[in-house]
Amino acid sequence: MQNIPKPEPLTPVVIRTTEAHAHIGETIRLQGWLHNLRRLGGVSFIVLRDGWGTLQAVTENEADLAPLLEEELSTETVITLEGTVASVPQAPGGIELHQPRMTVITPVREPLPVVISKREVNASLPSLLDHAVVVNRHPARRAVFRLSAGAMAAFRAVLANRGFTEIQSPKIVASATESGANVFKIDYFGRPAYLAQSPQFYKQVMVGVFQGVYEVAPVFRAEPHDTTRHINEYVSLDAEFGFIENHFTVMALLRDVLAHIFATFGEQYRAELELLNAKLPSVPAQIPHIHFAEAKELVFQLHSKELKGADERAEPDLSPQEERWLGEWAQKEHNSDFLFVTGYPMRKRPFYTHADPARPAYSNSFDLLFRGTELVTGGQRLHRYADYLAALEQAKLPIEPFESYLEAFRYGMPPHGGFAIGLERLLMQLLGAPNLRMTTLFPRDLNRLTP
RNA sequence: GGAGACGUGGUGUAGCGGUUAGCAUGCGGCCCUGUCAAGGCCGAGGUCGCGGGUUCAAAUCCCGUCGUUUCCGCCA
Repeated sequence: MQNIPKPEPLTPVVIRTTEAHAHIGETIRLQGWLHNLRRLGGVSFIVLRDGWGTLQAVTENEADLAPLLEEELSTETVITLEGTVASVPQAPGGIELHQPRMTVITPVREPLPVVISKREVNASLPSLLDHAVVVNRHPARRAVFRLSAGAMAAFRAVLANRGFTEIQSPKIVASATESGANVFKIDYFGRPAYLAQSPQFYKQVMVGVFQGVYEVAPVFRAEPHDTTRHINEYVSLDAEFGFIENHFTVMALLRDVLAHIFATFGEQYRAELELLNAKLPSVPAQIPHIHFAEAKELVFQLHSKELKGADERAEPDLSPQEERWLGEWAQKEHNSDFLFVTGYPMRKRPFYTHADPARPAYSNSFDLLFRGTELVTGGQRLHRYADYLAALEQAKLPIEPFESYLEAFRYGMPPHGGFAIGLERLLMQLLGAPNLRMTTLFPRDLNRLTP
């Protein structure tokens, strides 16, 4: 048998910047982007950023920078760095790379449109969004979207753990009529179709299959609204489940879901929260709740002088200002970042909403305010076939477009309900962002279709 | 859909009738052995969104237009 030559020592193993601390004294390889280069004359600092963090390499030998200097390469050049991990007190994070050997993978020769090597991104919202494909590389920007990923993962985990099943319902749908929200019309092989404004009908139907379901997916709203907290495509964290007593059963589940999401942030996303200077809310074991009618009265008592019209109390909805006031009140009165507003008037809710048996003008539904902004809508739905027929008639809606939806109720559905959390709103309120677009990866709004 | 505000080098801004259009950051050069939003000196980079008007003179005042943004409405 032939002698197999002993293999050359393997090149240093590629590790992440965030794992380098476990390799002190070893020679490692990093792959990433040139985040920053600081030349102080006799000593130079190379900051490499990879998908997880940054790590500093240091050299007193100008020749180590040759791959960059010879071609006048700029930041964001993609590089490999090999070197020895050293524990050095004055280095950021206490570790740095010594005797760095650099190779260039993809050279960059142009200055960036928006500087991302500083601690803060100094850009207006439009340029931030125009150049999102590179600005999202900034550690603070990507921390937002790492938290976003964390929220989705935690949402899935807590519901899966309770026996819920994940579904993906179609986003191309035939019927346009669910609530008042406008829908985007599309051409489906010559037939009209629409982008789904919510998974509402499908998640209800799937309660008949799995009892408890959840979905993480985009929803589309063709509303021409122009505010800091609305966009036309957003991620909805939906849940729906059967055999509930009423909307309070749903609210209890929602409370646990949110508690788990924020607990996960606290356990696994400390670095991101710190970078973004975010303060986690504590989720009370019992989130305070107030009935819509009482909330209206309360706002009137507290702020009647500031109300614009005399008929504010009669409005069947809460204005953004009223929601902010209620948020302040919840903070002051209950020391809570959250407040449930229950029992919205039936006429403001979609046809599948279950009425309050004791007060039929009001619904078994709720909104959850988080720091004064609506974060979640939910409630109990109708579950009897006859009730649906009556509700559609009341709403002056035709039966035909809803036939397959109604089929589920014809053949037995339990009392059920659910909720939908706006993912970007969750992040916006958690981080105190002034605009929802700051917590949306690539926002779609009235005048933004790219990137 | 309604109301308001803002468009000045790549980016963020000051200037608001006569300025060589200022500052910061980025970029280029030089100096600097522990930076970490590095620092110091020098330099390049702007027909002040566009069109019209007022004026001896417009980045600055007026009108229009395009773009952006904030609040409200609708919606979540």
